[in-house]
Amino acid sequence: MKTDKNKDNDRKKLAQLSKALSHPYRVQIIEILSNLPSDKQCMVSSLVDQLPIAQSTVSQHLKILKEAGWIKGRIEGPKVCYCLEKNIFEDYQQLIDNIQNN
Amino acid sequence: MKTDKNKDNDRKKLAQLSKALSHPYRVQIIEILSNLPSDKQCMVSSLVDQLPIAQSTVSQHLKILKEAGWIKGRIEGPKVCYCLEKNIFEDYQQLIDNIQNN
DNA sequence: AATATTAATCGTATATTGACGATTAACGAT
DNA sequence: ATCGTTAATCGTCAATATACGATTAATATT
Repeated sequence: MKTDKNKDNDRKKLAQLSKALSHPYRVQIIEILSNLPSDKQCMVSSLVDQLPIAQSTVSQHLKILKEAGWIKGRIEGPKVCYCLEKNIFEDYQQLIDNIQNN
Repeated sequence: MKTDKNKDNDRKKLAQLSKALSHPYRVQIIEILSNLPSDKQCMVSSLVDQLPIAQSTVSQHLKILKEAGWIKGRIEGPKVCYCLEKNIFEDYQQLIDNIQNN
């Protein structure tokens, strides 16, 4: 049985994840990361190459996705390699399912 | 096979639906509407009673949800009754599934 | 016709977002 | 130690979002 406070937290978390997904370029970043072959890199410069926006703007979008919990970054020398947070799609789906049945 | 333009549209649509879901009160509105017993009303004044914000602000949130495609309103005399757009959760899930497997 | 109820819209103020170029920081290679 | 590469952060500007009270519009009731 969930308390009102728990429900509030779930709503806030769902809103937060949704907000991170609320920009087409950020959707595209998630799309790119979730379709990476396991042997390829996902460094920022590669994302910058695939998006029609400045490097600083890509970094900004990555920060938003990271803070919301969609992705994480691993430092590799001077590069940073991003990948999806484990089970994040399942977690997101769970939050959506929860609001559908009280 | 999807064209780049189709993919762009899907990203835009997913971003749009996500943006509408990106505020806790709007999540709560969706939650209320999806948990309505079939015999109960869902008029705006009822939503206003359940949310700690002004009537005008509730209307604004409803407009955002309606324009994004989450809900629709039916006029009943001086009242307006809102409900979820049919299959919207399934549609949303479909868009998310699509970005997961190219 | 006058009044009450309901909900949308308007006007406004403040906060947040999204974009950019410039700068900084961290590391590798020379 | 210097230079080049990579990515984060800073500062800024314009646009959008969020909240409110006041007003308007539409209908029901008296």
